[in-house]
Amino acid sequence: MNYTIEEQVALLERGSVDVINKEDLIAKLTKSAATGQPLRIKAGFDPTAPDLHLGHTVLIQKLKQFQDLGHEILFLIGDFTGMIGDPTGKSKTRPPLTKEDVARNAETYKEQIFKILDPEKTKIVFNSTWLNALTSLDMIRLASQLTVARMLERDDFRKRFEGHQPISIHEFLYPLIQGYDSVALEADVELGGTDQRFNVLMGRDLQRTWGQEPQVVITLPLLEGLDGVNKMSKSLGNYIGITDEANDIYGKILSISDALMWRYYELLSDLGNQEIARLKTDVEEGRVHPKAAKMQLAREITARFYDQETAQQAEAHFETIFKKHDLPDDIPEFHCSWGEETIWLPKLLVETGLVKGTGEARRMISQNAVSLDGEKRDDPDWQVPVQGEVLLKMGKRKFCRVIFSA
RNA sequence: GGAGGGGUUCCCGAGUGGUUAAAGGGAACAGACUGUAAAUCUGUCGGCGACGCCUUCGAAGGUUCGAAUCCUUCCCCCUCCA
Repeated sequence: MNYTIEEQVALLERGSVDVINKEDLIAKLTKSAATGQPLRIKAGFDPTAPDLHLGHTVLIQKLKQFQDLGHEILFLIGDFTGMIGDPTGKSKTRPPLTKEDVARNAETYKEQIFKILDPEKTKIVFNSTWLNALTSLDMIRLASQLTVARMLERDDFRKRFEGHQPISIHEFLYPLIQGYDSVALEADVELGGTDQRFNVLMGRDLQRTWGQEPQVVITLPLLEGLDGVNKMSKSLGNYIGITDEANDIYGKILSISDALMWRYYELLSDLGNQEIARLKTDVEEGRVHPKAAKMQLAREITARFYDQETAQQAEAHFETIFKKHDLPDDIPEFHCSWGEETIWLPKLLVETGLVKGTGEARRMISQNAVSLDGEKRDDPDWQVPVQGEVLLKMGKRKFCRVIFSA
């Protein structure tokens, strides 16, 4: 890892929306290199149940870049702030979490983030540690650091205020407390999503007040989901969960658009800037097929959450089904003992669980989506002879081997 | 405490007595095309062995030959004023 300061900055800047500010970052990196003292990199996370998807890992990847450059990662779990409820966006009041909830969620976090970060070099901290110690007086003094007018600079507050939407007082405390976390941790750098810009900037102000050198703020964009338009989110169903099966992770990445692939490279890949630039040029100039580039990405991401070998297997699996138009290895089997000579095809589809009801089955059949032993069947009234076994295929990727028994 | 707005099929959102299983869009699924791409085009999109039957429009009752549409009560959400 022998990057020049310039190269380090370029890497850390990659994919980010803001770096506030770059001069400070250069200064801090230079100083760190000179003294051998690692920088303290802070990133805060909700203590709510973490079911992380690739979108969340954008931030974690950036932490990893810092980590690989030798800096210290402070993975902050906002167990105290979680009780206030982040007003950012339109999140509603959350039910308070118990200690047990937080502890359990923290464990889940660890399991997931340590697939990316090195546990030896990552410090997990809870903000209740220092925030519980604050008295009411401390809290009010903290609140005095900021004016309402300043608070209303924040976009979502301003819009709500101007739009005559309610804003609760406690919502004003959230940015302050998040900023205070930076003071308590003496953070050199804080990472956050773009939606956190105001909050993370607050850290700089408060650190100045406490006589500390203000942290550098790096904001990262929300990763686009598989559709390439909306942000990746579970509720939109356009996500890749980091606990998804290897075959799914691989397959989903290969299904994204070519344009989106570069975005994913930028935000998710461990490759250096130059390597990505070279790959992109190769694709643009026809030396590398875009699909090959996408496969490389899919392998990298899959291997991150599993291992190299599993990623290879996922790729082989993928190729088997889709490229060679061959059958996958793991076709589910369905043992069927039907008391008659034949079975109505839609009925069979329902029995195997390939469809929810005969209505859907009829639809699939009439849409030419169903084949038996490789032969298309478009007659919804077809009676399947009950004997031996038959390979059922519906759509492109749903298979079932039906084994009839007396 | 007072005033107002709203709850429709997965989501958004039309529909204010009958031709409404309910417009339109999105999502999803299937087919064509391909690199399982993306984009595009086409079709489907409550359930049912199905040219008919059954269940849906916050909940429960009622009016009517007939209700998502009218009446009554209840539940829930939102905004404004205080």
